[in-house]
Amino acid sequence: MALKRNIESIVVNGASMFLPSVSVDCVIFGFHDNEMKVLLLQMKHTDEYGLPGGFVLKDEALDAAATRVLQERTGLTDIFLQQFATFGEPKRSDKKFHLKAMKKEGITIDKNNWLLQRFITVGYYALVDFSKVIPKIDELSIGCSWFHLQNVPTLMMDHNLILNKALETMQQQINHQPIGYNLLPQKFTMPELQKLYEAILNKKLDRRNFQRKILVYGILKKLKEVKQGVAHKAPFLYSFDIKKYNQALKNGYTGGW
Amino acid sequence: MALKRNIESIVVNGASMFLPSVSVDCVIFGFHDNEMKVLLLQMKHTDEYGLPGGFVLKDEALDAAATRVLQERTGLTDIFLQQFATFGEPKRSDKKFHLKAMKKEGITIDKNNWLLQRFITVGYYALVDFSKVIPKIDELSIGCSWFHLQNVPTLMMDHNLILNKALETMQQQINHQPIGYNLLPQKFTMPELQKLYEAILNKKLDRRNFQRKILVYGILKKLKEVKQGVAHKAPFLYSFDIKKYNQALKNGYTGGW
DNA sequence: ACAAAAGTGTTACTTTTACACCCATGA
DNA sequence: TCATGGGTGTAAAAGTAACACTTTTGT
Repeated sequence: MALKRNIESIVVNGASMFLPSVSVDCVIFGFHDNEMKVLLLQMKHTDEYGLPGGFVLKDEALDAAATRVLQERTGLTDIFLQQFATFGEPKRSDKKFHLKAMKKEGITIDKNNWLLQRFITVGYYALVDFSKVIPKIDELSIGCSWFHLQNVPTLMMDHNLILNKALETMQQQINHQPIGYNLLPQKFTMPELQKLYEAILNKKLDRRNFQRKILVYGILKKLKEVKQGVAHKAPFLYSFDIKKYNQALKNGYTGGW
Repeated sequence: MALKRNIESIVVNGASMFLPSVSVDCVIFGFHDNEMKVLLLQMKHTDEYGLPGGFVLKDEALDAAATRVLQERTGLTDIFLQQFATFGEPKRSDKKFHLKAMKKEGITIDKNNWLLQRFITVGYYALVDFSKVIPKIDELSIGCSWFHLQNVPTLMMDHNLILNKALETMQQQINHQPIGYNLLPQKFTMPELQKLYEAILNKKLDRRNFQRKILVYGILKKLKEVKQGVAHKAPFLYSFDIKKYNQALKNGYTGGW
């Protein structure tokens, strides 16, 4: 039972490997079928759903830990990752979950084991290219798959809260920063980009006004090609002007005082 | 030496009192003399300056820990506090500081003492009524006083980074949320409020446009009094319509998509 | 009487919203 | 040929920016 040994090793050696009390959780967003999706794990033993998360190595930056979690669950490196909040209610920790899980694994765990201590968690959200993701379960889960945002089940612990906060943050940031480079294929159409915005904001936008506004930002390059093999009139393809895109990412769009 | 014993007790008992690896730091803003000020500590032994901070009790929420730190340094309860970011570079921890300080205190500290471990810190910013604050030093500092924002010295560890991030966050939020209730006396004049905005944003605003815009938010009540004992024409006094103010705090002003 | 700060309104400009017709394509 | 979705412009409305004169008060 390699898996069991793996878990056992974490339970036993975790205290010496990881920064105590701290975890990271990742809200991984993807875009597919004109819908925003989020990547969730289904837990072994309890069957609850939850966000992909992990612990922080003793000498690892928080951002690096989140990047690692992301890499492990999606196979992707080099994605857009943003810290958005830290959750630290004492009651948010769920000792019962680990106790139950370990019992079912047949692993004895001491009451004072590091895993059963209180944890605070640093929330990150990630924007990834749905089509490039190969979801992978971790040791404690039996499923890792995409859920439509409107269709997210009840999650373990405070993960619904974390997910909602991530979504709110992204909805805010969309007003100050470009978005989409990490969510869309390299070439995309204006209607696709609009659908992305609509999915994130969960509301309809006017086609003409959307196009005008987004073009003014100056982050798009209109290509000379049109999308092939579509029904109806073929829409033009665009790509991001990555230089200006990154500039806008850094400086924001402004507005306000 | 009551003080030494106090510190010693923290060094010795901290591991059982506090959540390991986690601290909070508070960027405490006040407004005085038409300037934004920030409350800084000067450290004993090293003379470095730093942000007021503290550790999180084993069963204490992060927010509660920040509130406690604030209360201890300013005497104030019930202030505006906002979490803005969490800092977790491994190299941000400064073992030397504690080692040096404890040595000078004449306290022996073990290399594995909890204080010398790596810490991540959760940043909060607070907006307080300058005139109501009675700065109090803590066990490890010899000074606690206000600094003009344009005049902040080099701070210990990554505290300059934390301070700048707090300021940036506040400058962003001022566009979406009302501000001032916690920074101004109950009754204030329009020019005073404008000076506050100018101090936060670090730029001049047009008097007439400022007044119009802020009035449209509907969070101000114009009083029938004018400010007494001032040179020149007496300005009207205003106060916040606290109900609408809090509503705006919750819902934000919108703008954007 | 004058210097210094506060009160107040209008106009031009920019941004946002609402809205409709023609075009290309696959079925 | 028609149903569907994509391309495009304009006019009204709202919001923002620029700007100057009058009032009050203390000295």
